[in-house]
Amino acid sequence: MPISILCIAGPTASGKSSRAVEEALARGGEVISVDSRQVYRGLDIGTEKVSVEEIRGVPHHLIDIRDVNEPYSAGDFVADASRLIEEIAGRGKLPILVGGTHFYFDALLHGLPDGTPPDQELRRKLEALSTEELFSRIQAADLRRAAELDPANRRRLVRALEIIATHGSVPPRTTTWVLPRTNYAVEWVVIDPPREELRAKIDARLASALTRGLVEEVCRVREEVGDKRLNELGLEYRVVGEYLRGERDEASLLPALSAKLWQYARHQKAWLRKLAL
RNA sequence: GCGUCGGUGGCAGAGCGGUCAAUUGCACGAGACUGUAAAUCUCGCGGACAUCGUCCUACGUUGGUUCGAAUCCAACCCGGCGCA
Repeated sequence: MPISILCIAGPTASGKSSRAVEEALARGGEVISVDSRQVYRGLDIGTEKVSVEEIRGVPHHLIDIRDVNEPYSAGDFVADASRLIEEIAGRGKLPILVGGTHFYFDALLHGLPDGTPPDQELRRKLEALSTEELFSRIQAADLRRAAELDPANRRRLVRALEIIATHGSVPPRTTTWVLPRTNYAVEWVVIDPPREELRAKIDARLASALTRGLVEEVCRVREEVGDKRLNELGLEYRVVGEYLRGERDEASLLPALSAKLWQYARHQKAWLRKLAL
């Protein structure tokens, strides 16, 4: 008997969060955030976290569960989310997954190789190899996977070899060495506003973020974690960081953020075509 | 007004007689996506046509030199700087 879950997906600024609260209130649910950055404490304005007022008493999970310096990955999400889904369903409530990190949906619904967490030392060694060498090593171990991979995408190549190091090959997603092992009865809500409307929403929200103190927030986070980590925290933190370091002038800040957010939204829209099939 | 440097595709900025529809970056468009995912990677990006490819219109404007010009010359227009 699969557990029923509601999945709400859509590009940034499309109104996913408020829709989730509405659904939760109407159907008796709890919200699980599907967002790779809202897990971090202190990233509030830049990640557009929902406020206490917006939540309207609905429990929200997987927000503010990590310190900014701690890693969090798709594997952590699959483990956390599948646990929470069971707990929420056990309480007789509807688990509602909402968020913009569509890869996390993909990982939860289609699985990740079991027992293959990041191995920093191995990654360091592999990073030193040429792209051709990485690819030929994958070909030697797993022709099937090699055919799927982009031979130029080093990050994926390294990860494939990381999986190969423990499993010998990269498992197809239908096998049993893939997590999670639970199947869900998924109901999708896909929010995909028309182009011009979304663009306007993104810019309006960006303007609001700036007046709410986005730059100040990035400043605080930067002091805490340094420039290297700051760049890993997403486009707002990276772009505003460039400004704080004097690498870009104030006039270019807003146009750059707007353009990057739009690129991000387009990227998300590409996932929607794939996920909600 | 004189001198000087410059005006190139949406922007920035290469090219400086042919191999240039024009390097590159940004922006833009499309796509991939098996634990860094707001990451990483791929492709396209003057126009028209049926793939290689062909044909148009293009490098401020107008003329000129040349077999051939974004590239050389002249005048003009516009901009930066210097001197007045």
